[in-house]
Amino acid sequence: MPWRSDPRPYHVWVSEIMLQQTQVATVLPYYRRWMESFPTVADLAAADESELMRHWEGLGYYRRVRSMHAAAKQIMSEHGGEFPLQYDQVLALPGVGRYTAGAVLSIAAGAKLPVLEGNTQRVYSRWIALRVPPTDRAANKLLWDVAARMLPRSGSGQFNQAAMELGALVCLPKNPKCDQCPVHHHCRAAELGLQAEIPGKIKRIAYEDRTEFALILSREARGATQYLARPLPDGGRWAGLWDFPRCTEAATESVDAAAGWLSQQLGTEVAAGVRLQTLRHAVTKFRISLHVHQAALSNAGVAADRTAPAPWQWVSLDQIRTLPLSVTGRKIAEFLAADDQSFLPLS
DNA sequence: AAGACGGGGAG
DNA sequence: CTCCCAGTCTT
Repeated sequence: MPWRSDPRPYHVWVSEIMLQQTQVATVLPYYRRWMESFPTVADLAAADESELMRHWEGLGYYRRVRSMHAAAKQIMSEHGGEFPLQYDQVLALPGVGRYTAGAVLSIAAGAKLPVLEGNTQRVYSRWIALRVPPTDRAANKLLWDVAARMLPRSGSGQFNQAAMELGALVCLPKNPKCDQCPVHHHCRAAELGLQAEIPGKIKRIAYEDRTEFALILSREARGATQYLARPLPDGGRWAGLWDFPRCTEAATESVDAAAGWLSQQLGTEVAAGVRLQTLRHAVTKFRISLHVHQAALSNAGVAADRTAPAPWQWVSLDQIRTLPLSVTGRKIAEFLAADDQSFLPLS
């Protein structure tokens, strides 16, 4: 892992934020690109948010990148641009919780601090044959305690990484490779033959099927086709990313309802047109069928000369493609780009 | 204590 | 399909 070769606090911090709820293999290309563009805390602090989001596009949990940006500014103003090495100060950085603070300081500074995340939760649950789900309040406290008592006199960073890697490669959620485990003789669950039952089931939020619509509005301006788009508002899904017109707040029953929603947004009547494509995707608890429709402003001649009401904007496809988009937004943009090339004469 | 927040890897 | 991922923050 690239952050292991030069484990400066900044490197480890960036890697740990990227690794939150994200597998190592997914993170690797993102980490490399990030370090090429933002090699220091100062570079990160000075960067445009949109540029950061563009680097994060596809990784998910976009609040992580905005928190990191804020944290970098905090490091510049409160710590003279030097990543803090005091636990309380690290924990005070936005987006840094107990896990990340412990990981950064143990790995980058040799601090004797425990970590507890998906892997070590499972490893230590089996280690002590913990029967209750690790997310249970008392169980979670106990596991943190085990993680702390496990730590060697020195080399906590290496130990923590080894414990996580044991979970990722050997002590698997299903069919753990106990025969290959270097410590299975000390494992209480293995001794009792309870590897399959531990850790206990974690309650999951039920999936919800949902239909949504994206409405593609275009106009000709300055010899190029422009599309209506907007940055998504703070606090919700994909905050800070750009999107084609789409109601992300609630399910939409029909394309006409979607057009009605957009009409309200714009203060101009919108008519839905033909379906261009349908994308299936899952986001948090929703499994979404996203129908992408052509749409038009009912009084296109008037509206075409006006600027769209904020936050909506008319943007050329080339511009859109430089902006940070959700994965579905990116798919729609690529679809339109291909469509643009093959059917240019039609519109 | 529970829910929101993304997207993909792996079986 | 389902489960899970080097979690954090807000109700």
